[in-house]
Amino acid sequence: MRKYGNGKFKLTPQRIAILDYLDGNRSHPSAEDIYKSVLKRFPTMSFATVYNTLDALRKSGDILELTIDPEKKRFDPDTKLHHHLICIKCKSIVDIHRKFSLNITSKEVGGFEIVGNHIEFYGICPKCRKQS
Amino acid sequence: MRKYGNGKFKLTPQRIAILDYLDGNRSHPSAEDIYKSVLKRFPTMSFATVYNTLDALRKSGDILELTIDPEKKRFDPDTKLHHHLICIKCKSIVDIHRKFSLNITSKEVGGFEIVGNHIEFYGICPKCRKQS
DNA sequence: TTATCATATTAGAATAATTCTTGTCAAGTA
DNA sequence: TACTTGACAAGAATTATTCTAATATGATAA
Repeated sequence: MRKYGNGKFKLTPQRIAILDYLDGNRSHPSAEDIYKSVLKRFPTMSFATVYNTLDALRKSGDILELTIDPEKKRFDPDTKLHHHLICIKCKSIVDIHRKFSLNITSKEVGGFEIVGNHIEFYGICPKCRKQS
Repeated sequence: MRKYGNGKFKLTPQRIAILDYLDGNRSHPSAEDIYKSVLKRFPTMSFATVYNTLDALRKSGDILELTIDPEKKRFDPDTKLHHHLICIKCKSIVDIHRKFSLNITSKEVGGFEIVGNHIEFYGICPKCRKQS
């Protein structure tokens, strides 16, 4: 498993279970998804622990918090720069690992100091296309 | 004022007040922003009316619901294709009215039918740059 | 190994945004 | 005028998330 937490990140069984679930996970799970999954191994697991752990991981830069879904936050253990393709019907999300050149002029940014970008592609996934 | 609602959208005084507030508004207001503003003219205004009106306008395609802000939804009366530049400190949002060519191959989209895209540029706004 | 200490865990309460419910009201229409 | 439809308002309900306070535990140093 990949290394998480920079330095003072205490590895508890609960956290290991959360990390196990996140590691390599491409489903962009919500806090509830994570909670439900980890609950199987830790019946006493609390939502607070999930949120605390996710917050610690976010602060150490080990996961990203996605604001793509209006209903809830989703989390992504892939912190390499990438973009997302979102199904507007079932809200599934897939990664687009590619760079796009977005040349934006200093005039356009109006004094902002640009630090990053993120592209959301909207579409209808194969499964949902079949159903309609 | 611009025309809102496609057909059967009953123009009531409350709705007109909401539309007045939205019309040409570039601040990407939240439901609360709208509520607070309209409350001045309509002290009996209910949150439900704000949400109902916003929902009707969204369904008729007259406004966009932005999921940029993890705390709350924001609304944008500008439905022309455009992108956003977001200050990571104060969360202010400004529009980028320009097309970017995002050529994405059918292989990359894995069977998705693409219907649109949206670019979020992240940065630090002039005001926040001064403060730090 | 054991004692200590900072930090993690837990349950549940609190909060905040949003949605739902229900009764009332008003505009338009037969 | 009576009817119908949809809008309004108030507040309850819901959902995601954060906070609180008491307890437990992992990491470290003796």
